[in-house]
Amino acid sequence: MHYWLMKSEPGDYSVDDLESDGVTHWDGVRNYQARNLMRDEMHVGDHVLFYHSNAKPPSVVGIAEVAREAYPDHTQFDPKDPHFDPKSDPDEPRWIMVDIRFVEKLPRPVGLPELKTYPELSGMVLLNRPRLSVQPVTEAEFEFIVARASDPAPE
DNA sequence: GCCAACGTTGGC
DNA sequence: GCCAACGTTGGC
Repeated sequence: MHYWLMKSEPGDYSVDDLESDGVTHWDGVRNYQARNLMRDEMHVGDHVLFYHSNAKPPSVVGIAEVAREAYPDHTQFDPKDPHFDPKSDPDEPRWIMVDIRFVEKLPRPVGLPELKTYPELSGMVLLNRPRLSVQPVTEAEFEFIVARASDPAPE
């Protein structure tokens, strides 16, 4: 069992969108490191923290789970799609995606400024490695954040 | 809207 | 294979 954090801009695709869709394919990842993590490490049933980037404040807002393991991301072959990749060979697709299933919204969003205040999270990839849209979290980090979401919001 | 971090591209 | 130019992410 692995744990993950996946970023999405809420204007693009929010946790509410995921809730109404139930399951969605996580297309558009065009970063090799993120791709390799999804392709090699992500398994059905893995738990995912759903994170709103470019929000005020950026926040962990929900929980999802991996519903399907890596398969080709069809948007790479669509010239009209913003994620079109003319160099990707259909016989050997360069980019893959996974399916994510909605589990729950957190009782309250846990914002980035708050996350930074917890020594327990000082090693989080989120706080140390900018610009990685799919990233691993430890089980302890996952459980800690979910527990904080049941606490009252700090001042 | 700005810009720092950093990944990718392509000329050489 | 180096590295400058360029593009993107994402916090602020």
